[in-house]
Amino acid sequence: MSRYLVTSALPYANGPIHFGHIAGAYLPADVYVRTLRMQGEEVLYICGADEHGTAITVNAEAEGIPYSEYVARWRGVIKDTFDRFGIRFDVWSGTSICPEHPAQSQEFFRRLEGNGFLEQQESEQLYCPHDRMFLADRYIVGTCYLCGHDKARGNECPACGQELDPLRMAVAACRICGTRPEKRKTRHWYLDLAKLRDEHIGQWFQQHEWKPNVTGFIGGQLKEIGLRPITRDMSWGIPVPADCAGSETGKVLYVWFDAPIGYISFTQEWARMAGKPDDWKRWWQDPDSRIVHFLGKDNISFHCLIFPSMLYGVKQGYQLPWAVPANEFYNLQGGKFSTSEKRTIPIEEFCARYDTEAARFYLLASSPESADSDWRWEDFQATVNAQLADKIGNLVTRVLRFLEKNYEGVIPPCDDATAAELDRVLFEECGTFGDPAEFTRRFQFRRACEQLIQNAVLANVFVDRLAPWTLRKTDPVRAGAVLATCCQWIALLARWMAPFMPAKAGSVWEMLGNAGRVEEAGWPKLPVAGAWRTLPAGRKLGAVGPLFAKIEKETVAEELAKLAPK
RNA sequence: GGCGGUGUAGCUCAGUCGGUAGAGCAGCGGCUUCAUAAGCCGCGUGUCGUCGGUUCGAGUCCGGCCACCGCUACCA
Repeated sequence: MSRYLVTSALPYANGPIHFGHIAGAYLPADVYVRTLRMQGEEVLYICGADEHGTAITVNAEAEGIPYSEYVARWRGVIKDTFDRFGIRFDVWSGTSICPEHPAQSQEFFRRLEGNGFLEQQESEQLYCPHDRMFLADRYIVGTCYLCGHDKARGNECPACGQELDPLRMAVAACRICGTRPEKRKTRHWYLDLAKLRDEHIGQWFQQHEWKPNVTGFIGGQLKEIGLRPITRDMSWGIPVPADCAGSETGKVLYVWFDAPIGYISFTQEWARMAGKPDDWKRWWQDPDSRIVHFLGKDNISFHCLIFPSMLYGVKQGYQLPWAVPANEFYNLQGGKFSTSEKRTIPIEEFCARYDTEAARFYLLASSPESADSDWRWEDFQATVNAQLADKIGNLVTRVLRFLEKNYEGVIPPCDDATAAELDRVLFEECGTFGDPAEFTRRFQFRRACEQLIQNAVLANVFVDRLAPWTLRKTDPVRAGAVLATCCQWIALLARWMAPFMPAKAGSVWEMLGNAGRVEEAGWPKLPVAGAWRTLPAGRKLGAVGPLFAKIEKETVAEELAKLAPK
C-alpha cells in the first residue's frame, strides 16, 4: 500500500470554471481518488483557489471592491461548481486565506536563497504613473515595431504573431487607463532554473516516465531554460521575507511562485484542522508518498519542471511528483470555451436542466487524454441515452421490476449447484468483462468508462440467454435463481459505478435493498466463478425507479441553437 | 519564426515489443418481449494525411512535405 497525495491545479479566482477545466483537471482526479479510496489506499485530495496576481487586482479595482472580497466571491462560485458535480476535496482553501500559506511560501524563498538558487537583477520596466504600478506586458498596448499594427500587446503582436519587447515600442499606453507609461528601473529576484536543472532536475526528468505530451513539451524547454523572475512590484501577494528583502520594499512573490506552494500549505491547513499539525510531512516528505498532479496542458511546465525545481531546491526532503496526468484541452462543439463570447455552458443552467452524474460520465468518456476533444451535445445525448439509460439503467429496471411483479420484490434463493452452473454461463458464454479500476489507475478514463458499460452488457446478454420470462412458466425456482444472479451482478456494477457516478451508484445500491453507502462496500475483486456473490437471498428490494432520464432530440437542437453565432 | 499535439471505417476513437487493420455509435438484416419503444445476434476492403527511406515485412521506426489545433515564459 502506498500513500497518494492527489492535487488538482489551483483554479484562478478570477472567473467561473467551465467544463473544460472540470474534464481536464478535476473530474479525473476525483474519480481517481474515489477509486483508490474504495481500494483501501490512503489518499489525500488537495485543492484551493489561486488568488494573487495582477489580473485579479485589475479586475477587482474595475469593480471597485477589495481584492479579498473579489477573490472570496470567485472562490465561492468555483467551489459551488465542484459541489454540484460531486467533486470532493479533503481540503479546499485559497492562497490569500490559508493561514499557513504566507509563512510556507516565504520559507521556500528563504531556503532557495540560502541554497544559492536565487539571483537579484535590476531591469527596466514600464511603469504607469496613473495606476501607480509596473505593467505586465499584457497590460501594454502599442504600435508593433515590426509590422506597424497599432493595437499590439506588449508581449505579442496579434497581427504578425511576433514576440515583442514592450520597451522598444515607440507608442505605448497602459491598457487599463490609457496613460503613457514611463521606464523605471526595478530590482527583482530570479530563480536559477538552469542551475537546478544541471544539479538534479534535468536528470530526474529524463529518468521519469511521462505521458507523451509531457515528454515532448518539456524536452525542448529544458534546453532553453534560464532565470525566471519570482518577485513583483505590487501589494497583493506574499511579501518577500523581511530578512531577505534588504533595502527593497514593496515586493511580493510572483503569483506563479506562491501558487503551487499552496498544495503544501493547504495540506498543512488540513493537518492542523485534523488535529495532527505535523502530519503534512508524512504526505510531502516521506518516500512512500506518491504525489499525483492533475492538470491541463497549460500547466505542464510548472508541474514537471518549475515546481519540482523548487521542491528540490529547498532541500528539505520533499518528494517530487510521482505522476502528472496532464490532459489536453477540452473544447465546446468544435470551438474554444469562451465565457466572454458566450461560447459556454452556464453551470447553473446546465444543472437545472440535466443530470450532473450523467455529465460526469460523458465528460470522462470524452476526456482529452491524448488529444484535444470536445463536448458535443449530440454525443452527450447518445452517451446518456444509448449507454447509460439503455445499457445500465434498463438492466437495473428490467431485472428489479421483474422481481417486483413476480417474486414479491425479494431476492430469490439460488442453491450452490445452480449457482455453479449459472456462473459458468455468465463467465464463459456471455462475453468479456474487466476491472475498470485497472484503467483508472493508469489514468485511462475513457477506457474505464467503456469497461463499465461492457460489464453491464455482459449482464444483459446473460438475461437474454436465460430468458427468465419464459423459464418462469416451467421452472419458477430456476428463473428466480437467474434473477438472483442478475442482482448479484448489479451489486457489483453499483460498486464499479461509484467513483464515476457516486449518486447513481447509491441509488442502485438502495434499490438492491442495501443499507449503508456503496463506497463503504469497497472495491470488488474481479469476480471469479464460485466466489463473487454477496447479497443474501430473501433480501427485500428497495423502491425501483428509472436511473437516467433520456435526452430528447429537440433539447439537443435547442442547445445547438444557443451556440450558433448570431 | 520556434516548439508541441493531432491526422486510421459515415461519426468518435483503440492500435503495447514493427508481422497480412480493430471497437463503440450510426446504418442494414434477424431474434426476443422481462424492461426507460429497452435487450440480444449477424453484417465493416478503409490509398491507416502525403512522398521517400530502413526492413524479409511499417498504421507502428527515420526523414521531407501538407492540413488542423495549441503553446511561445514576467500570462495567471
